[in-house]
Amino acid sequence: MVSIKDVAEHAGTSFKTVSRVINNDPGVREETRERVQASIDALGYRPNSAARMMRNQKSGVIGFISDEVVTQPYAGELLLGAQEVASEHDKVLMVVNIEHDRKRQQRAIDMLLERRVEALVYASYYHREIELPQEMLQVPSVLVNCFTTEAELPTFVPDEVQAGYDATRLLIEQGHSRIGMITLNPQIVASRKRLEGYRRALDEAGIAFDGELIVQGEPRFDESAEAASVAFAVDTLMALDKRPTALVCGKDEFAMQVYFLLARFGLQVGRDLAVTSFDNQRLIAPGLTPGLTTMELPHLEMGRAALHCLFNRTDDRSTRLIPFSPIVRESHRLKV
Amino acid sequence: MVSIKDVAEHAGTSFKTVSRVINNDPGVREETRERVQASIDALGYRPNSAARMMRNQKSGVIGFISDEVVTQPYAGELLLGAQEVASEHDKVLMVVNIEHDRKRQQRAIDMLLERRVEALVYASYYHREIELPQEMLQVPSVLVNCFTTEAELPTFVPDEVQAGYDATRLLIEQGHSRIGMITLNPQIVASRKRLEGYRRALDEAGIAFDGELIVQGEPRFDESAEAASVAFAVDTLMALDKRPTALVCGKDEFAMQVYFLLARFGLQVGRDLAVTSFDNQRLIAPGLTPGLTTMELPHLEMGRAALHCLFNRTDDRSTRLIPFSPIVRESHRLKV
DNA sequence: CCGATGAATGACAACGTTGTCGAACAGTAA
DNA sequence: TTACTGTTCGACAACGTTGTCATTCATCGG
Repeated sequence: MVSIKDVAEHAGTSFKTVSRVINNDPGVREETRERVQASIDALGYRPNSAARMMRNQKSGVIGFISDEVVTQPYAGELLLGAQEVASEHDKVLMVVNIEHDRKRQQRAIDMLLERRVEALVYASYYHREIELPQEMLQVPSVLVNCFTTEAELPTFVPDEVQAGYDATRLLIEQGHSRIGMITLNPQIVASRKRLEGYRRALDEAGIAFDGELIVQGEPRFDESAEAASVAFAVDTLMALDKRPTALVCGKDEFAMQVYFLLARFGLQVGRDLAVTSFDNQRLIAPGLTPGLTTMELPHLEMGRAALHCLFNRTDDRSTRLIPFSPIVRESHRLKV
Repeated sequence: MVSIKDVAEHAGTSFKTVSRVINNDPGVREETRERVQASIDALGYRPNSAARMMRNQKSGVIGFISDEVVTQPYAGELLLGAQEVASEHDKVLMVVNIEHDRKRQQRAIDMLLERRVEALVYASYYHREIELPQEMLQVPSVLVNCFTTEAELPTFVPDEVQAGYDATRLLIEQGHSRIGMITLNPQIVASRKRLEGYRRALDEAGIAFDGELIVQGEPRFDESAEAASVAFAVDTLMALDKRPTALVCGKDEFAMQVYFLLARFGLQVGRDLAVTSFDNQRLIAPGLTPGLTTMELPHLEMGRAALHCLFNRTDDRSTRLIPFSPIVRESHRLKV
C-alpha cells in the first residue's frame, strides 16, 4: 500500500510536507501543494486511518449493538437515523447484530472496545428491558428502544402510553364509546403501556372502562398459532351482548386479520367497525381497504435522537419518550 | 487508555513478554504468564486494534455497501448472512447505507478504503444493474443482488427464472392450465425473468402461452396508485371470457390485494382461485387465509455465499444464481 | 551590507503493537 | 572445568501518521 513517504519521494519533498497538504495546513507554498497533490493523485494515495487513529488516539467509530434490529421490517430505520447523524459528525457506525446470543454479544463488545469505539449504542428490536453488558459503562453509551435498571444511561424509547392514548382518541373523536382492544402479549412493555393510554383516553372522555372489551391477540406460547388467536379474540368481541363499534389492534398484522375475519359476520372495516392499530407496516397498512389508520413507531427519530444525545454530551441520563406519529388513513372513520 | 507498557510495568516484565502472553506465544514460563494475565485483568487492558492493524497491515474489516438493504423488510437478512460468515473468519463488517446518493457513496467508499478494508461487498435491495464504483476494483469485491457490465466480478443474484418456473409449476401440478400472472414493473429484472420462467413451465407442460393472462400490477408512474393498479389487473383478468383458475402474483402485497379483491366477484382464494407469489413476506404470507404459497428470496443465502466466495478466493468471477425456496402453504391448492 | 523577521520546510519523536535478534541463564554432556 | 543445548526473556526497529521544534531561505528596514 502506498504511504505518505512514497508520495513524498515521488514529489521530492519530506513526508511532513505531504502530511501538511493532506490536512490542508496553510503553511505550504501553492506550487509545492500542487506538486504534492499531483503525486497523491498519481499514486492513488489514501491516508491510512489506522495510523491516524494511533496518532490521534481517536477512532471515529461509534459501536452500534443491535439484538435483531436489522432483520426486522423497518426497524432498520433506527440504524438509518443513527447513521445519518453520525455521518454529520464525521463518525462511522460499526454495527453488530448479536441475535440474543450471549457469547456473540461478548465477542462483539470486546471487538468494539478493542477498536476503541468512542461511544456505544444498544438498540433492541422491540421495546423491552435488557441485561446491560457492564462494559458499556466504559464509554459513553445510550440505549434505544430498550432500558435497564442496572445503571443510569440516556435512554430513548417510544412513548407507548401516548400511542395507546392517540389510537384510542382517534376513535373517541369519531363518536365511539364501545371500543375494543386486541392486545399484544401482556408481558411486553408496549402491551401494558398502550393499554394504560387506552384507559387514560377513556377516562378523559368519561367513558367507563369495560374489561370485556380487552382481549389478547398474541398466543401465550405457540407463535405459529397467532392467526387462530386473533380469530378467537375477534369471535369473543363479536359475541358480546354489546359489540364494540371500534377496535384498537395491537399491531398491523392483527388489523389485517380483522379485515378478513369480519367477513364471517358479514361486517366490514370502515363500514361496521372502525379500526386503529400500531406500527404502520408499509407492506400492510397502505394496502388494506380502507387504508389502515395506525401509529407509526418512531424508529428513525429514535436513532437520530440517540446519536444527537451522544454528541451533545450533557450529563443528562434521563429517559426520553419519543412520540409515535399517527398515520391517518381511513379505517378509523366509518363511512355512512 | 491502558497500553501494553502499563501492563508490563505492573507485572514487572518487558512489554514484549506481555505481547507474548496476549498472543499465546508458547515461550513464556507458566508463572510469568499468570503474573502478566493477572495484571491484564487488574488493569482491564485491551489490545489496541489500530496499533495491531498498523503492525500487521491487516484491518480485519470487510466493507458492506448497501443501497437500502437495511431499511427494507427482511432484506436485512442479507446482511445477517454476510455477518455470520465474516465472523466465522474473524472479520467484521463495516456497513454503510448509501441510499442512492452519489456523494454519500463516494464518501463511504473513501472511508472504507482509508480504513483498509480487505474486501468489499455491494448489495442492493432489489435485483438490478448498478453503476460500479471504480474504486471497488482496488480490493477483492463481490456483488450481491445486483450486477454490472462494467467489470467482471463475482456476482450473486437470485434465480428469478427458476422462481417464476417453480411458482408456475406448483399451479400446473395442481392441474391448472389457465394461469394468470400479475407482473411487477417490466423494467425490473425480476419481472422479465420470472415471466420467462413462467413461459418455460407452460412450454414444458404443453400449455399454450396466452398474453391476455399477463397483466401488470405495478403502476407505471405513481407509486401510491399501486392498490388501484392491482385492482385493475384483477378486474381485467376476471373479465376474460375464459377466466384463469390460478394466478401467479408478482409479490406478496399483490397477493394480499387479490385475497381482498376476489370478494367483489364472490370468489375466494383457495376455493375458486389458486395463488402463488414471491418474497414470503413474514408479515403477510403466513397471516393470510389460506396461507400464501410463495417463493422466498434467498437473502440469507446470498449474503452467506458472497462472503464464502471472498474467503475461498478463487479466480472465479462468474455470476451465480441462488435459488428461491418454495414456501408451500395452502393457497396454491384448491379445496373441493 | 547586516541583522531581524517571517514564511516554508524538514528532522525527530511518539502513538501501541509485533517480528527479529540476541542476551541471560539453567541444565547437560564431555 | 568447558562447550553446548534449549528455555525464557528483553532491546530494538518498524508500521504510517502528526505535533513540536529546528532549520533554511528570502525579504525588509536600517
